Amino acid sequence: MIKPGIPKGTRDFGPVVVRKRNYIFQTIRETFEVFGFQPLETPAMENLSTLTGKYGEEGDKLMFKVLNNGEIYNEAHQAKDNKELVSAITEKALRYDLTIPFARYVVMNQHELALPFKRFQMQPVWRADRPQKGRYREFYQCDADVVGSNSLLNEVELLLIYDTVLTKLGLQGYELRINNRKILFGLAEVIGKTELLTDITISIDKLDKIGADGVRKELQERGLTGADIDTIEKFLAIDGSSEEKLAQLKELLQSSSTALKGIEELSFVLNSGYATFHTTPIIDVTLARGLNYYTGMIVEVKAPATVKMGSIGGGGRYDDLTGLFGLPGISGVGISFGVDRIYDVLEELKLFPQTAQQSTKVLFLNLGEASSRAAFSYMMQLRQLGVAAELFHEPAKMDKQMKYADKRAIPYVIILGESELQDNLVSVKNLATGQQEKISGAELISYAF
RNA sequence: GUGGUUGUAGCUCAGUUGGUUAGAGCAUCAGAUUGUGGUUCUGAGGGUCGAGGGUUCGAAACCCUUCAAUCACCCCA
Repeated sequence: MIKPGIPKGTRDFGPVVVRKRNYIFQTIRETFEVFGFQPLETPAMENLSTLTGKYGEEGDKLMFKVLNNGEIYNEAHQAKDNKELVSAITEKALRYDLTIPFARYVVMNQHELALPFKRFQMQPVWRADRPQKGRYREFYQCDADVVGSNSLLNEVELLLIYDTVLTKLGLQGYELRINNRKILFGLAEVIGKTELLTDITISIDKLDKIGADGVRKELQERGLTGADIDTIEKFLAIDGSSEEKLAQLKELLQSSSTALKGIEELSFVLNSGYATFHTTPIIDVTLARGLNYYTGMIVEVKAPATVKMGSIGGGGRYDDLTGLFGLPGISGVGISFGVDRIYDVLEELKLFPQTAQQSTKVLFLNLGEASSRAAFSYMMQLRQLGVAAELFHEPAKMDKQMKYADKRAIPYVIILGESELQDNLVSVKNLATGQQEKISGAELISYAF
């Protein structure tokens, strides 16, 4: 006998959990749809060449590769090192995110697509990471992206999507943090070390985790001089209202035209006058985000501080994503929801509504042949009206059947016993209130369950 | 990839410097209750103490190995 189990970092979702997850998916999908985005699905596997090199060195390591079928033994033995081995025996990999497959799709279908193309996609992605709290090896992303438009109005709309969805889900106290890669690039430019852009951003991104001293130490290790670090610390010290932050940025980075462009973009997104938010986006100059392809606005959604979950979503603008696949000059901007983390947050804050947890509304008790025949007929009528109903599978003691309804959280039980059958009535019991009433068959059909 | 913590009933966990037959709560099943659940009472079933090896008269406990879970770092949703 083999011991049943599932791979590390993957999960089964039972009925109750699936319902709650669907509630999140539905909320996100509805919002994407009303904002004018169109659905897209891509395969679980992509060609390895499509994915490698797009997520940095770390990303390549965390990619799940799919072993080729057939005779690979000889090929494997010709490989001289690990890298050759991988390319000899694998040519496919599981999807690592939804953005790169989307870019691939856009390039492949560029002639059929009406630009700007707005698509949403809700599918699982896989990462060979070591699992921990809020981190899984298989998890869902819900992405909305616009390609083929440089308008900053897209940024505004995408922020509004975050605002709309999270408000609908009843979440409060989250933060919508935005920044602009051009500003970070400008900082590196002012220091005169654009080649260290990634090192700088990775370090300052950790400010709230390791503190100012920690950042200073790490910057030193990454090859920044004392003068460089002074400039960076001035940058990190930027504080105040959005207007004040923008003014300070302008002052500090005035010698970089790229930075000024980024500041202007950030300013537009915040002050366009097009939108009002439930939760106002805030400028976070330390926000860097991992994926290297971002070039403009970047955004990250931080879960309410009380739940210690970190990021529940993120996104940004990437000017030349499709260029990697031979279609240069097309700009994209997108956002992503991390459904699995949002689930954990809603669960912890007890924000799932009752309606997200209900399945069958009505259970007909099975009290013998005559009872079950009458019940079955009523049940089918209710089902035709869209009321989820079921009949207990076999005659059993009432006690047992009531317990079943209780455990399944079925709100109504219908009793068709001898006396009901005799009077041509049915007894409807509301399990939440304990109240019970006898009504006619016609009344049952129009009953407000 | 690096480091820490934890593995005892379906679940959450007790278990004395190593000492007789390994316990509790919850859950399950049966009964109290032959037309009424969620409360209560009574009873029952359920364990290779993660696995393998070692120390010992004796191991759930101590040592080694291994597997798994979990948390943190790196990185990320």
